[in-house]
Amino acid sequence: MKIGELAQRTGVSASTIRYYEDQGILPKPKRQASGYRVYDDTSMQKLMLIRYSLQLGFSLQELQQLLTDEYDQQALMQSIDAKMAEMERNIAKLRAQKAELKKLQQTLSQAWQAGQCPNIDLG
Amino acid sequence: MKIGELAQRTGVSASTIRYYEDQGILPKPKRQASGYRVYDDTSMQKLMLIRYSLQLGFSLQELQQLLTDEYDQQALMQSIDAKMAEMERNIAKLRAQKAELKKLQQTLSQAWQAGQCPNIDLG
DNA sequence: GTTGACCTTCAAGTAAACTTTAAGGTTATT
DNA sequence: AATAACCTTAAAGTTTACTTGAAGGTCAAC
Repeated sequence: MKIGELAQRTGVSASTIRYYEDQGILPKPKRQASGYRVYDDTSMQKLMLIRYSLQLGFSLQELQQLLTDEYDQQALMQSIDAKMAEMERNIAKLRAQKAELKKLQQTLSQAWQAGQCPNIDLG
Repeated sequence: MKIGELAQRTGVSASTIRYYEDQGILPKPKRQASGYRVYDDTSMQKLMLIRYSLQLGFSLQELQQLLTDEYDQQALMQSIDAKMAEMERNIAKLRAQKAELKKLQQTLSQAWQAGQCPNIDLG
């Protein structure tokens, strides 16, 4: 199939597919005599694995490393562990921010009820 | 005080302070005859409020809107609610991703123990 | 009176993951 | 043979929050 069909079947735009190829994340496909890229089902599976991994929270750079370094079971498990730990940190940060916001909201609310206009004016 | 001192006292670099000014987030300060920016304690408080808000998860763009629109209690409360809801969505997403990763890890682990080499090869 | 530290503006660079544009070649259909 | 739909490359634009660089002005000290 040509790039347009692969794009349509995967929901990944043709320019994004070319971009992945440029970045060395999707292997270079064969070409027709005309120069058109030709993909098969394996290409499609690889592309879908890339998208799945992105969805799981890996960056293209991380994928590139996982793909270029020869990695073994252990290395892969460690990468996944590291990613999960990173997510946990992000979750903790978001929770803390949200708690701070809640506090701020309550502080403001009380101040307003007390008729004060707390100093949050930047103008 | 001049920009360097403000920078040092707040831990915000001089170029970042100028950037906030360019973006219309920090008001334009007075100038010396020489053209040097002159700040006072109020400027410093405003700068620190900006950094606090960024830390709470607001973007510069959001701050700009909160600063330029005349906002009232209700509008501010709604902005905070919206931000908290956004954070909640992000937390949920991270949790889901993490759970997916855990599942993947277990699947891989089992496959390996069964002597299979699951197809996660992109090369 | 010059050295060094500090200030000015404007423009461009950075990271991430793409998208858009420009200019042009190919293929299928009419 | 012309038109549309599709493909090619290379380069530049997008977003966010800055940082860096270039070229030059100012100020305090020696």
